[in-house]
Amino acid sequence: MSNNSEKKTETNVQSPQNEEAQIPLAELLKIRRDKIKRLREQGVNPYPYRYERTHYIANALADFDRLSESETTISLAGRIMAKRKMGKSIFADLRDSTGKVQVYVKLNAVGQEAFDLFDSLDLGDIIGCDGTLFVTRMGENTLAITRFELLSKALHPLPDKHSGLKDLETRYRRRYADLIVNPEVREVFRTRSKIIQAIRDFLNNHGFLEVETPILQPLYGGGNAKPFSTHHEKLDMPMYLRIADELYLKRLIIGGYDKVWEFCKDFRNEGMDRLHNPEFSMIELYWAYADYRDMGAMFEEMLRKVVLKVHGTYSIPYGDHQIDFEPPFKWASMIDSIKDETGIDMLDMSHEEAKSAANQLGITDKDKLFNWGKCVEAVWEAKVEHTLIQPTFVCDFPVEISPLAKRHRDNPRLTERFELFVAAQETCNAFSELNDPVDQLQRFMQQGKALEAGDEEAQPLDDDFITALSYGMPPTAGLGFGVDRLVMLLTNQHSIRDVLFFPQMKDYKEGTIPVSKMLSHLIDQEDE
RNA sequence: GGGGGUGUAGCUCAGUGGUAGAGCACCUGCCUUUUAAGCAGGGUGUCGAAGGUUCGAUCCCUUCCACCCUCACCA
Repeated sequence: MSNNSEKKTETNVQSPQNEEAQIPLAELLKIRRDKIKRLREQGVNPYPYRYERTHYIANALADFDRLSESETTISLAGRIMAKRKMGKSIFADLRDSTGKVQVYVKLNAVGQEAFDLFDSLDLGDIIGCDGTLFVTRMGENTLAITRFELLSKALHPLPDKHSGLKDLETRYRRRYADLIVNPEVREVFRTRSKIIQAIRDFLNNHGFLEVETPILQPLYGGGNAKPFSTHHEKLDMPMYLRIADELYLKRLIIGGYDKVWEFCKDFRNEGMDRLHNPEFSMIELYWAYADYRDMGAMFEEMLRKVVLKVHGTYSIPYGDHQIDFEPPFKWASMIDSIKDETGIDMLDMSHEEAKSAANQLGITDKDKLFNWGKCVEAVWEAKVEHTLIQPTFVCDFPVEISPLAKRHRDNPRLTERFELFVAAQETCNAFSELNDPVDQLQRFMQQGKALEAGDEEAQPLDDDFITALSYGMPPTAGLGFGVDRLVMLLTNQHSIRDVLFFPQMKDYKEGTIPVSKMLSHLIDQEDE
């Protein structure tokens, strides 16, 4: 066994030159590497330091008539995305962060040396160019170059200029390449930024203080999830990456701030799929002296403003649906909406009655039916959830499934809690927060038992948090929502990976030779 | 974790039990307002990895890896 593998290694080691010489990418890299060497010999620095540009492309085009009539010399900088040579003149497409423009180089306008340099440029190279704007015979607004400069030589070829980069794995692993060639991807992330900015503006304008709390924590909590564990060397203690912000933000409410919020990067050591990345973003906010109804009204207003700011309309597409964010959103209690869908009123049922009601609807999984609240949830999920396409506040969840929410003031079986559903997906989770330290301690103890029993997602007892609560926390409404999921909804993206620049990927890829290895081999050859 | 699918050139994709194909990109020519520029020539490949079947495997079989979809749990 070990003999075999050693033999294989030997043969691999013996023929690396031959093997790599046969790799076409290495060949392409070598061609460009040779170009760089030639440039340096001519005294051209392929990686200079700065370029003084006068216009972004979009601005230059917006002011085209004036700039072209006055023959103003302007300076643009960007990446070459296409090149068309026509004998002694060359056209190229130059792109910067704002747009694209055609540039034009003519032999007798720039001289032989500069013309040859431009001729040798590759797609992907970054240049700066000075010139004047004019319209070609074919009617295209174009920059006639009077002078240009190579600003950065690209070694790696760009993906296909027409079909772009489609392979999902490559797009996620090499997001920069995806962004270079796929404009719609650039747009999704611009929208993401806009959404977050709109939320930040809204909260700051409503008197919420943006705060920061620890990501690296001695104890995790505020949700049910398995954490990432690490270790602090000097303190010699275990540490965790946070799974939620809740407990720290509540400490700030106790400390006397009335309205706080945080943009939180959270980490959960769980499975990954279309809706889950191990690292994700949440926004949590806490509002003292308010209850969950106040919070619902504010969240509705926030969403309304964000949608309008980002899309300019309340009606946006998502998958097969057209979602209308025109307020007011519908409120439907869990119990009532079950009644509406099935005719069954579960409010005053015993556990046994609820279970048989669920059974009659075809729900038999015992784990989902082990108390009244779970039965209500199971029936609701089976019969109601998928119908909630338009924005709907689902409220008043059973107490058994809402361990962090205050009991409902009108019915102790329920809690003051809501989730907003859009396109049958949960968009936020909010409650009138539990502020009775004894009640909180008891719920921690229950979680502790679950933890001991092997539930890796149960919350450990946080003594310090109980201490904090015992100083007295005002009545408070709290709300949290997944930023990535909201961005998915507002940009019509199917997967969380399409709204994260760098989604988590397994880092092993068999059979691929890294560019760095090809390059070091190239350098070795040059040294010989 | 269960089920289904994909993996061939830098990119997008065809294809076959018997020496591997196209378009774009790239290289060499020609062309001074082109524009998915055009014309002529050039293929640069561990057909995801490792085994197996076979005279012969990129193709068939097994295992593995990565990615996608889907179901169950979580935001």
